[in-house]
Amino acid sequence: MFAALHEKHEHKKVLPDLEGAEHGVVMRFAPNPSGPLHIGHARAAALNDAYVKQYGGRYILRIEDTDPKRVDPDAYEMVKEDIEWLRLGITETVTQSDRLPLYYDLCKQLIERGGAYICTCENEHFKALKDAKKACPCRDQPVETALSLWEKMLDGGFAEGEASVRVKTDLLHPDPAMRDFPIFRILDAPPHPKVEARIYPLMNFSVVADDHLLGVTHVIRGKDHIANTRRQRYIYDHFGWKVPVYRHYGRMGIEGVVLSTSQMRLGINEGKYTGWDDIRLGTLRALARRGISPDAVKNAMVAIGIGDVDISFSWDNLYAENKKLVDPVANRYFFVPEPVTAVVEGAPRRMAHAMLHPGDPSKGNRELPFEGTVVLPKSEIVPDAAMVRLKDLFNVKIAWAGSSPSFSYGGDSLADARTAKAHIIQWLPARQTLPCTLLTMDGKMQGVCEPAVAKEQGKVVQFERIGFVRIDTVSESGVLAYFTHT
RNA sequence: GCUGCUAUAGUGUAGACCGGCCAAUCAUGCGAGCCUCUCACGCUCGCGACAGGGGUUCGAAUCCCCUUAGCAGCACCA
Repeated sequence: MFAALHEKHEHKKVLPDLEGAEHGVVMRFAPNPSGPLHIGHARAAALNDAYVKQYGGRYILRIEDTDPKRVDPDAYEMVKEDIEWLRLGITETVTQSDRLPLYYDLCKQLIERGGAYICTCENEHFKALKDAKKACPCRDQPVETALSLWEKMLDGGFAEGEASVRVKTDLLHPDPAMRDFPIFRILDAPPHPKVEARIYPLMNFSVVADDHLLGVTHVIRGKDHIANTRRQRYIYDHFGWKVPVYRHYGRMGIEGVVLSTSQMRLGINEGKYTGWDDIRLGTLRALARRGISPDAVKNAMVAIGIGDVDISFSWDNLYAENKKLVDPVANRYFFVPEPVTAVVEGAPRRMAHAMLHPGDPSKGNRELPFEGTVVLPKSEIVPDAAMVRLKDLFNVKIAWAGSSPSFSYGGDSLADARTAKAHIIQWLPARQTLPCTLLTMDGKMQGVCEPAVAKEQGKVVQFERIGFVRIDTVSESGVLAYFTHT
């Protein structure tokens, strides 16, 4: 048994080593507060988290809210909740909108070093020059001029779009994206929900500033940032700062759920979705509602790893991870879909003892009294079924008079049921049922479940022969449950 | 178009840097069976891949080239 445990440990997926991480790491998860976190975010969050746990160090949550157009005031709280749900090992949190003065100061320093200039060219004009590998007139401005223009910018001397700060890079760089990219812009509207400002750093600048200021040593992010990494290197070089180690993982295609924040928001506003946790959405709160455990999400993401190849996310693999966690602890209950009432003739009244968990007898039993009338799943009452076995109770013979079945006691012998190839089915005493609606990804199932299910609100249980479900709400009208997986 | 990255079974992943121990790992999936008063769990067996083509080499999944395919970026978004 010890060997078995050891074996299992050996097979535990380990992430590839990170260069220069031997003495600990400082990593960060840097979401944009535009909505709740979804599975895509979970990959970055989990990968960084796993590395910080592996090597030890600090894990910074950095809220990147430097674009007021992409800030949803409610998202700050949602992101925080989602991260708590994921149980990330966050050691500190910073919000970029709190740090504007820091960026302004660093920008001034960059200008003083001759690494940046204030560009007042019209956008189209600059683009044309850039594409032709030519410098714009502003590029040659003396440092003093640049500094005073920067002051003017900060003092409101320019209207939106009239000026921006650009980094001096290499105008001959074969990739036009590298050539003198902008690092600050002016924005009058919309107002930022957290701070009064109109000069905003662009991501490439604030990221470098913060990564340096916070001592970030390793960055794991999607490969959509590869070009940004190259751009950011110019800023590091201007300052003479040490560059972190980067890893870029590939694109992850996720099917079956909606991930686009704007699409989700639109759908919610139109009433198409019930909210951010609508199970058709790919948000973490939707997964939570469906009964997916945060550890399953993290494990699945670590198993996917940091490969730079594009992959397609597998729900099967996530469900498998979740099942490993949930199966050992989920209580078992009967749920009878499309219940059919059956009076069983000639059967003795008795109490059925069904285990709450077959793998853990210490959890005890559910007591289900048989009083003559039961409900059975409609799908099991078919003409070619001459006998069924009510699980933990007894056998029932089915006789057909035309299209109407009648039920009679078929003995207690399990062996008889086996010989007759009778299905062992779930059932409920007719007088002890709780209406239950089971919501699945593609519809709903109506049925009845054991009244004791009401005590499991918020938990994942297994409806025998159906699958794992999360008991969402319990009200006077019954139970609402979400299907997790088989 | 330009710049760059990548290509292992249905899916994910190991092996690739330092060619031979790889007739290719593990997980998941699927199939068969065992176990079982759940169609779950567990166990056993099986299925299934080095994108294609050249080259280097005694020897290539691993190195080089080409082709094909996919992806990312080329924003005053992150």
